[in-house]
Amino acid sequence: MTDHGFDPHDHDHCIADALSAAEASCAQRKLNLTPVRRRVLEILLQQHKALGAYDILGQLEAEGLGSQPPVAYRALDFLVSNGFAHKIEGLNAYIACSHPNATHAPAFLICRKCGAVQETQSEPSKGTLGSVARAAGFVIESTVVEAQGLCPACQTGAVV
Amino acid sequence: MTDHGFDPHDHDHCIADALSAAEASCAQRKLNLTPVRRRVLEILLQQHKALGAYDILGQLEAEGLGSQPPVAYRALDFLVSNGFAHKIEGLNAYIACSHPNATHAPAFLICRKCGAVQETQSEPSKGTLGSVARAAGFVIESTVVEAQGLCPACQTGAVV
DNA sequence: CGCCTATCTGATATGTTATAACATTGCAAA
DNA sequence: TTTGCAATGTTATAACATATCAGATAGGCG
Repeated sequence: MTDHGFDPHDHDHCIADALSAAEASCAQRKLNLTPVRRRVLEILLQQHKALGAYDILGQLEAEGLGSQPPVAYRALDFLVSNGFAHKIEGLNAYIACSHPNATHAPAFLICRKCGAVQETQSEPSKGTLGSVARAAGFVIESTVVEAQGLCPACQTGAVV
Repeated sequence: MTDHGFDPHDHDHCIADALSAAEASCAQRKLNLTPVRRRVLEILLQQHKALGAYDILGQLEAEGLGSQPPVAYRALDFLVSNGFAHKIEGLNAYIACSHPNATHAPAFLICRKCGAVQETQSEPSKGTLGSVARAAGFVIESTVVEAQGLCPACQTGAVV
């Protein structure tokens, strides 16, 4: 699996891969991928887009898996804490991780028109930010790197 | 004025400078720095920290400048749109701009302990993100770059 | 087996952040 | 003077997130 948020691809395969990878990872790390957690990951994997917690909750509710906000937030918390999903701060929304297992300093390209998101890796310690931090004596613990713009498909004519 | 979010400095001077710079800039660009807008900028300038919209609203209310959310959000919107302030997405909070006039691709170092924020400039087109975007055919319009961690003053012993 | 403990889930309520929608004011140009 | 426009006022609600406490379930261990 490579970066392909904006490209057509075999998405079912993509989902199945990610799910089994998550299962394996949980087994190995003695994490409990409960039905709700697993289902939330699956919902997130359905698309290369970010979903709001209440979108997810809506789906869970329709399936009888819980109807109150904490149900969704707990599952998201588990997935984010353990690297299976990320929060997109600029959207207050969540997305499945495209690089499980990778050491995590994710960065995102977010299309403002169609909402597609492509995940990539950033290198916090390199680049301007790292230098400034070092110069200031600031210790970076985590980073938020998100770019908004237009994906290839949405650039044709579309200024809106 | 240079980067100095984490250093002691003549803060009154810092505020006065920024305010008059904003006034000049508004005059030149035919922007209307109304009392509410000016006051919100002033409130933000009081500290090198990010403030929530409702913190600001509380102050406005105490001063008789408005009491409903849109009052604060409109003023913040004006300030952010015109480059006098920034939103810190990771905190859902707002901060005065430290580099008015500069072409804006701001980046932030945010201390998770004391809340101090230092603004610097990022270079979106350079670095990993830029390359990935170019390779994917993605057009970047704006970026969110924020690092969370510990400022020099908060590193002593403090793991919490 | 039976109990303890940790973890997860259920449920209610509430807190926090942000915007929609519509009405009004005040000033300035036509 | 009327028309237009930018800014405000006002009400209500949407959207996002967490605190808290009670109940269920599963493994470890006597």
